[in-house]
Amino acid sequence: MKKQKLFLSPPTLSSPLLTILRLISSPFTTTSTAIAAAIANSERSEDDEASLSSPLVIAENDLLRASHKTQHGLHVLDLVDAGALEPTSVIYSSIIKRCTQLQKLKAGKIVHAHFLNSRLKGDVFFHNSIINMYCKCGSLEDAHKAFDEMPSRDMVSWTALITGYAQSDRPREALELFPRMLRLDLRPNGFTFASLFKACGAFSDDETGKQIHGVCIKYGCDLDVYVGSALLDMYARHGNMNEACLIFEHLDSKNEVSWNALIAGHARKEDAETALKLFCDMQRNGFGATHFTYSSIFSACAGIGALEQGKWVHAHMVKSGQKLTAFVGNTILDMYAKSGSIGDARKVFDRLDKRDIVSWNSMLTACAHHGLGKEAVSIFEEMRRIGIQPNQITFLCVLTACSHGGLLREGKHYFEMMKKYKLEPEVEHYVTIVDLLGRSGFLDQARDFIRKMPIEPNAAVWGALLGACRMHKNAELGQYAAERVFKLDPNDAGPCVLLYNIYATAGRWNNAARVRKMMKERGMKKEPACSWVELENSVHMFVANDDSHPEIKEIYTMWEHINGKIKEAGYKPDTEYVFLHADEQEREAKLQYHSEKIALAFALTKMPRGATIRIMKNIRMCRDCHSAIKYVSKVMGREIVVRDTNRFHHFSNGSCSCNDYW
DNA sequence: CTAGGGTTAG
Repeated sequence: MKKQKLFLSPPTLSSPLLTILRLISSPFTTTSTAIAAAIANSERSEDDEASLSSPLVIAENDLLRASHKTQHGLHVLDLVDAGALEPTSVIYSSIIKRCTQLQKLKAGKIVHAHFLNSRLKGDVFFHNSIINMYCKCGSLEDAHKAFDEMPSRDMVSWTALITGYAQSDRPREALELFPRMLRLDLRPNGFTFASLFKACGAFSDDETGKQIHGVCIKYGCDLDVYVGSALLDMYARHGNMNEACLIFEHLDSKNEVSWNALIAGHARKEDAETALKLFCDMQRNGFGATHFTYSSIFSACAGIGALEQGKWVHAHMVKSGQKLTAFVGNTILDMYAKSGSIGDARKVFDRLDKRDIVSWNSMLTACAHHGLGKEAVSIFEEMRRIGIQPNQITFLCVLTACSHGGLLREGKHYFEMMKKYKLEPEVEHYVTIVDLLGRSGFLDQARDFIRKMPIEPNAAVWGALLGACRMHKNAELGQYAAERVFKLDPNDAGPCVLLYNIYATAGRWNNAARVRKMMKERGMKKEPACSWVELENSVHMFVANDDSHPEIKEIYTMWEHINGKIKEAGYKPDTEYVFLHADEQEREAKLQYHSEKIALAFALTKMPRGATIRIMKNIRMCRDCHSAIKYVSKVMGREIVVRDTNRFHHFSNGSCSCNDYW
């Protein structure tokens, strides 16, 4: 055989890129086809480099002939170069397949280049696997180039590229290809549509998806499970659950994936009730819950803080013998943390065999939400000690934890530390520092910090300063910050309410009135406040001043009783923030029926003595409710946990875990 | 040779 010249420099010898041949003494009988098959069938391993070694059998003599010996073995292409193997398309094709499986872009490129330098032609199948290899290895640029340069393209070539863009979160480019493909009279199939719908799911609007849905029906592909799951997932992502359910009902056959897509859709909408119902239906229909199912369900429970239901599903999973992977474990951890059970969250974290970066970030977030600054710091230090690389989110979590825990020095220190990890702080990181300085009362420092920012401050940055101004009752700086927020984000009612409160507190009623007028003119509305509690596997929701609950009389009676008792104990209604220009009595009346108070009264009429009461709320708690609940925890001898949009408050014996700092 | 579903921040 004639020795060929390598057209690229051979791979680094210390790190063999492709199949490694192991030295064992048995006769050399391997034909190129057998080798190729062995390469393709060699087992996958979790360890990247080791997995490249394949159990090829080759005689010592032939290896010696093949001269490019390395510490670990030989590169199969070196064998080709050395003339020990006759290169065929089958060999190239098998190696490309292997590179695809192992996501080895560099190796794939070398093989591709090597092939192009050979005299072999390669059919459309081969070129399609090249496109696929580049797509799966994450280089869409190379994939597109190979697509452009191949001798001729069929429907699969187009589909492979569309799929590549769809899977790489580049939906525009995926969809652009579709009409071009149709113009060439190529018939799309289910593979094509599945990828197109995945791409459409990334858009905020429905239109393109609906149009392609029509085309799909025309080609008779819409009842296929793959296409159907992609379709229903797309509608679910656009929030159209009715259409998603309809498609699900009409599927020819259902499988785990279609069930999971539907459940995930409801979970995304925080509709834990429907998600849980489907979870049961799925199993009644003979489909076992998978890791996908469990993650969606836990995340739905986390969304509304449904601790009891989350616990039930956790038990279900343990009984079913499912292995606890990091992915699902992270969602369980998050579920416990967001349901107020920080202790259970920590237990799950400690029991995870393999933690990934999300596990660490989730645990840090849990600490941040519960005001456990010191714990967050120690977890972060543990992470560094054992050499886990923090990412941008990690820093955001630990900075937030410092901010909520009042750890000023540590927060500044970690912000500086980002550089050491070669992470550029993003605007969100600046927000946490403004928040940290502002909460600690260093308002001027916070303002100077914003001035010196190397990137343009956004509404969130000024919003953090505004929040701090409200906390520390600084009307001048508050007004300054608010003006900037209004410019950058004119439609958010939140900052207006903050500024109104600042003026109201300062007794500047004229200014306050102007803010109200502005809100009216712009048609801005406060989000209606609501609170909910979980009771025996169902969730009870309350809106302020709403008396639609069937037991509302008992609830109000209970609140009157509580109100009397806490007043005796020293509670004074804090009316200064009430969004109403009214006399004292009216203002007090308005406060009485804040939704968390109603929810608390309800829980007190229903929950057994000694049971912790957990209340969730869709906006931040007001100062008056915070003060009232502190008294309730003392007078009634109850542990009360309240989750607002910002964090958790654990009330016990008259005080709160946030130390009135939130 | 080409396809669908799940987690962390603000």
